[in-house]
Parts: sequence; C-alpha cells; structure tokens
Amino acid sequence: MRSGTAALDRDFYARRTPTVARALIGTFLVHDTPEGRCVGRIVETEAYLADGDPASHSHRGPTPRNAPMFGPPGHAYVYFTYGMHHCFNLVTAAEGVGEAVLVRALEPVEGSELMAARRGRESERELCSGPAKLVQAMGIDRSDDGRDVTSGRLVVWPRGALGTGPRRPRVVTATRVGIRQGTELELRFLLAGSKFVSARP
DNA sequence: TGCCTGATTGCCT
DNA sequence: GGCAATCAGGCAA
Repeated sequence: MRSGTAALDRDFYARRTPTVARALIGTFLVHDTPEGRCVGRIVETEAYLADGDPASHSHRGPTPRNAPMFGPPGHAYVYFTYGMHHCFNLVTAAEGVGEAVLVRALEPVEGSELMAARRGRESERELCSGPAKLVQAMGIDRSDDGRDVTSGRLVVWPRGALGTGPRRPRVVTATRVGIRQGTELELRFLLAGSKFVSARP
C-alpha cells in the first residue's frame, strides 16, 4: 500500500463539523466489495449540527436510528428515508456530540461500470449525483451503518491520494437542499465548477 | 394506536 | 414541474 493511499484518520473527523464538511471536498470515498472496488471523488457535502439545527436528525436527542451520530467520529451513519432511499453520512466532532456530514454527490473515479450496473443507468453524471444515488452506486447499505471508516473495506482517502485532482480545490458554499427548517444556514459545500454535483446552488 | 412528514428519486405530463 | 412510492420517527389523542 502506497503511503498516499492511507485512509483519513480519526483526528480528521474529530473537528468542527463544517470544517470537516469543507475538508472532505476533493477527497475519495473508497468501497471494496466482492464485486470489485468503487472510488468516487467527493464533490458535495452538507453539515448537520447538534445545536440550533432543526434539520439535523440529532436535533431532538439520541434515538436508536441516529445513535451513530452520537458515537465516536470516523464512523458511518447510514439511514433510510422516504420509504425507499438510503443516505450516507460521516460522523464528526467529539463522541457524544450528535453531528455528521451528509455526502451528497461523487464524481466516479474507478469502478464506474460496476456503479452503472448497480444503478441501472449508463450516464456517468447520473451515477452518483445525489445522496441516495451514490449509496446505490457504491454498494453501500444499512449493514454499513456504524462502520469504522478509518480502516477496512469502506474508507476515505485524502486529496491527492490518486495523483489526480487539485490538492487545494476551490470550494463554494450554499444553503442546504431538501429540508424545510434551517434553510438559512450556509452548511452546504461544493467543488466549484463540478458537473457531478446534485443541484447547482 | 394512528396520522403526518421527510436530509429523494424517477417517471409522467 | 408535479407526483407517487413507501417506512421510520415524532407527536397528538
């Protein structure tokens, strides 16, 4: 294993959640399954906070569903919504603080044929341009809820790990989408100019 | 116990 | 641009 492909460690996630959400732009989500490896560059994220954020699942305190948000940072939080979709989050901040970053869009980097087969879609832009789309394309499911993402089959590689893409990408902020409360908060982060984001700000 | 809403997507018009 | 699909959590009764 090359030194450049070491996964982001727990200290990366144990910071202020908006800081982590911004720092995740340009990093690589990597999932190894028996069918093969899929890699996507993270191009869109949203931060969900513990205090003053009514859109956050953790807003009303811990439940069995949102428990991973309150666990140690560097773990996955996968939840089911709208009766048919899953969304993938990375748990941030200190243990006991219910915060996480929702990964909203990826740019396919490796394994796009496998992604297309899972998605039943050929268009590269349609593979990962939405939180539920990328979960399906990457082969993530509820068994990954709570998984440690600092090592193992599901990890995040730092910017520059593959020798492609800018190490200091231009990141723009915007208000979050798909929520009714907390819409005034600028907690959405996007890779400037990327055509793989879910919706233009 | 039961009704309502939602961090979405894809198909239909 | 509208709307159905379909389930877990929250809240009212």
